[in-house]
Amino acid sequence: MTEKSKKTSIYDIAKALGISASTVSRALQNHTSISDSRKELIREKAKELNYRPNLVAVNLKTGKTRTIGVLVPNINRFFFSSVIEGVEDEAYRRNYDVLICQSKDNKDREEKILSNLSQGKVDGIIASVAYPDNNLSMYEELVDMEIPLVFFDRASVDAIQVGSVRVDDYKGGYSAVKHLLLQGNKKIFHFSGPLEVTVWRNRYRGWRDALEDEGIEIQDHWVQTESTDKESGRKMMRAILERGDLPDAIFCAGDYAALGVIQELRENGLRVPEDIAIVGFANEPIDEMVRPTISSICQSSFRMGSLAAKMLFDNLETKEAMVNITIAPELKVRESSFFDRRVKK
Amino acid sequence: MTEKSKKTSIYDIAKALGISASTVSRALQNHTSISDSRKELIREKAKELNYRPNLVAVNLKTGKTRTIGVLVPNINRFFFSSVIEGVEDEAYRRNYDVLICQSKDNKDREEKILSNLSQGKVDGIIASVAYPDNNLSMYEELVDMEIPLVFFDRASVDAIQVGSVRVDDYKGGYSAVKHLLLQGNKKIFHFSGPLEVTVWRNRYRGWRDALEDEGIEIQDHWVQTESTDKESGRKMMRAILERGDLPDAIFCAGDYAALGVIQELRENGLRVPEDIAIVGFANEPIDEMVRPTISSICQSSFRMGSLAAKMLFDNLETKEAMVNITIAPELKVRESSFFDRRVKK
DNA sequence: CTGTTAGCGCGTTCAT
DNA sequence: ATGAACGCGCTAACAG
Repeated sequence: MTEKSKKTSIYDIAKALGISASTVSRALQNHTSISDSRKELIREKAKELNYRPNLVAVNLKTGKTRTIGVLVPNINRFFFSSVIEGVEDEAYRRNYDVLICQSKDNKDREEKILSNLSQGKVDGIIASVAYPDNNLSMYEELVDMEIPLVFFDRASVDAIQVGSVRVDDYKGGYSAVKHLLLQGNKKIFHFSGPLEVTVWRNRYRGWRDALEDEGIEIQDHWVQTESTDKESGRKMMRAILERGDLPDAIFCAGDYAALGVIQELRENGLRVPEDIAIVGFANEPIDEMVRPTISSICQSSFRMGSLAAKMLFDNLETKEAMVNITIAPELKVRESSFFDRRVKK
Repeated sequence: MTEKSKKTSIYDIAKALGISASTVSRALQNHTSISDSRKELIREKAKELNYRPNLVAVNLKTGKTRTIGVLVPNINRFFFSSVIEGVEDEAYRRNYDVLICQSKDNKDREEKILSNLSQGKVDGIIASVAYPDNNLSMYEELVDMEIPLVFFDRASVDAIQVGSVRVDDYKGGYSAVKHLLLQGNKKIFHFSGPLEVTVWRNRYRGWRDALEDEGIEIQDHWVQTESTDKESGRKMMRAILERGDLPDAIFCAGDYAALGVIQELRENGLRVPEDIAIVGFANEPIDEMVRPTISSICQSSFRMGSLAAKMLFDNLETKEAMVNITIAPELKVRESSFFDRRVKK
């Protein structure tokens, strides 16, 4: 019996039943035009022969893959994996598959990936642009090819006509600083990444405007834009410590950087938030563990993912228009984390 | 010019050049049998018409998709996203795409996903089995269908002939406890998840044997197997606190659970590790932030991912045999984290 | 209700 | 070196 048979196709089961392949195809798709008795017969035979539809053939025929591509800088970072979780959840619900790619914030790699993604394996793409995000020409090509595209988090969308889901970074920065001001802080520094990058620039503007609205004069060294990883956080803090001009508080545009800052401060005998308050743009887990004073949190990254996915799927299926969604950042305030409690003992 | 043209195919560029499609196909594949002049001509025309190969058609023709499926319980957990990062890196290097799926530790969902994955969209699968992992029949079907399969982390592999990459959980448990014993702890509890699950069972055995080798008599309530999420950690610790019989140390089989345990202890005025030492199977970030006394760490989860991917790709491309790799867990010892330092002030 | 036919876009003999 | 023809597995007219 084991005739070295490759794979059973609808043709095989048609032959076995002495009927045509199209009848089999229709039966398996539950067409109304097939009698129930035959449907049953065909399904049984299909099971017997252990038939598995070949989705690649279906894709080729229909021109749809029911697959979307997701491009992120790095899967491993909590923010992105949360977004992907949201995307995958929505995709699973609607019977789509998710192809995943990492740009590693490398423009060459990003380009190769986008080129690959434009070769028909996906129906649409959800992407967070690699840094620096000021040149979107590769994405414009996708738009020209009429591949539906949704940005999330990164990339200014003003220049390109696609969907997007983003946090209101300006507002986040502004309200974080406002909060610090209300607590009596005046000298509020800003740690961030390169200001060419849209998100950093917007958070920077929020910070700046909040201070200026208060009539506080900003000095150059108040702004450090090394990067937003933890090591950079330490570095930026170290630079300030060496300079000797300490702030009342710091608005830290990246969550991992905030960790580095805290660590550096503590190793130098400074307490957070007693000596220097920190506010960061934080994601949940870090937030929960070492939450500084408060965090203006990127409204559930999971939700960003499902929003982006919904938009893309709706566009794919009902040609619903792409839109630009801005999520207001939620300001979470915690007077102390369980770690802070230990200090007070 | 914008003739509402769908997509340019090799046929279009053949027609434009007055040659046959097969020549175009060969030229684009850089066949030696095509003169360089023609190749150049064809490539130019291809670029001019903005030709993009249709990978779906290639897949159908060749029977290979150059795509692998990765099934994990949840993308969002650091351990898994790290593994996926490793997989994706290796895949990118070798020009494969990665399809990603989450079982959410739900057997129904897992089954649907595996069924979907067996319909020709992927050449092979890397999976971490959903809990409980004691029934692998769905995976056996994949093996029957000759879809290459590699397990990582979860699932006992004794029963099924596939590749695997796993941490030596028994050894990890044993050496963690050994370490605690050397520090003078005797009464060492064990917090974990259901012992039907392979990894928990193995860590449990390591813990048990280490204690028995020392002649220490284990009591039932020393073992709590609620689950390994943070909330369960708190719950298990609370149960012990209510009972009033406190341990010298706890070997906590899950990293998130360890966090909950620490939190619960601290809220009850107990210090870690001064009053009760904790050892956990931890991943890096948690590790770094609240590392208890020591952690027996799952040797780079990133590396697990690339190992699994390499094995799969080698099998796919050169029919290299699948093997079972066991990684020895690395015992990282840290006397104190930067948070502990604050206590000592 | 069902069978026949024709592609989807490409790679690949088999001729030339 | 190149072209004609076939088929991967399936769906979708078009006929009956």
